[in-house]
Amino acid sequence: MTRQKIEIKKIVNPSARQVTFSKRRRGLFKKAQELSTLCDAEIAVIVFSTTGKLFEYCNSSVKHIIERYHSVQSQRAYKLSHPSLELKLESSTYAMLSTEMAEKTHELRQMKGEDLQGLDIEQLKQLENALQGGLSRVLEIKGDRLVKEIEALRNKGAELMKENLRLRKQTENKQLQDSSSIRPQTNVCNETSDTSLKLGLPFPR
Amino acid sequence: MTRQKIEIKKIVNPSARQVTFSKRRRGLFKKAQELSTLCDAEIAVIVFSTTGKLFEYCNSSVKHIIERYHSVQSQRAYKLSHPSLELKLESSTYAMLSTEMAEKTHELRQMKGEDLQGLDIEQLKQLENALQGGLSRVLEIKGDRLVKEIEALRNKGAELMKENLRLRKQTENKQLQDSSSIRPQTNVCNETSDTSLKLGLPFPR
DNA sequence: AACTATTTATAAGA
DNA sequence: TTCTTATAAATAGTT
Repeated sequence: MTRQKIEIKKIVNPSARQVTFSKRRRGLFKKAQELSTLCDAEIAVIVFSTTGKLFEYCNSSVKHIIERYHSVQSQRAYKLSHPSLELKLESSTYAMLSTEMAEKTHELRQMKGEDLQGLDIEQLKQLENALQGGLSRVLEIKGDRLVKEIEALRNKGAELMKENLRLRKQTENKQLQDSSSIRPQTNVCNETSDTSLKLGLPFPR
Repeated sequence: MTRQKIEIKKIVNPSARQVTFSKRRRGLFKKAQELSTLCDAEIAVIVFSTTGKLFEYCNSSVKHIIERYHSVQSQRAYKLSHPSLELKLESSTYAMLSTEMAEKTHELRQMKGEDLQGLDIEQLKQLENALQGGLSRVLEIKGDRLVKEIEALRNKGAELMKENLRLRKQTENKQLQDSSSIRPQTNVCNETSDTSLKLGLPFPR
């Protein structure tokens, strides 16, 4: 692409081909690096030379990208509603996932108080700390939620009280207009809390 | 690289980043294509955008190249004296495992008090119950362990006491046999608790 | 998506 | 392989 424009077809001269291969491979990897940096993309470039030699560029890990690729492809396959497609995966990936799954499952079981017999006191302490931590966070969030709930109910109650009052006045007026008998209206509403308590729906959603 | 030179670092403006991503991705794939043609190389380029979308270039088949890549890598591993198992797995299994992993990870995070904002009160209650249950089991087991620990220490102490007593008697006997001067042996051992406290190693293993 | 001023990549030569 | 350099190609900013 300089000194002279070249046609894009296989270079016959092997040494010239080798030289071009080195130069352009570097260029390609550089472009890949720039793209990944500029656009925050995850990129893998895998190159096999004519001689079978492997060259690779990756901004993260080729293995990771291949896994991600497989994951996307398997999901695509799944979406094409072909659960019986025979896409293959390397066993190491499966083994790794299985191991992680087993670990997570075990950790979960232990956090739920199962499979504890093998632990020593130090490990039990750590588990206790994790649980205490989790529990206090949960209680905190739950407290927030309850407070909000109560507030909402109070507001609703207050509104209903207001509405109630308005309606009562309306009724009184009407009765006065209609004149005839005058009965004093008592025991219509006692307290705010009373109204709130009748609202039902303690925890929406 | 024109109009104005740019620095190779993440483009902050998202739309500008998207435009550059498209342009340069094309450029990268073109370069890859040229290299593969000119030098008769086998090339795969796998790109994940920030948004997780997959783009790929390959002069043959990505699958084939990945297999070739794995084969080379496993040969490398083999050279490091690791017999390479080439067991394969159906993709659906992998997808399933991935999903399960994600779920378990999330559940664990929530048990540790993270990612709680999306939960409603009922869910928080359930989480709290799980944590309380786990915690009480942990405390129970921990209690057992501590009791056993104490028992073990007591036993050890008692044994040492016995041994101590035996040795003292032996010494007394020897001294009596050696006759000569008779000094009363006092303050050799006061109490059981004393011995226990000197045992060290509060929690073995 | 198209244009274009520049920068970057690189073919050929050393 | 590396350096040089003339030129082709890619592309940042603009429209």
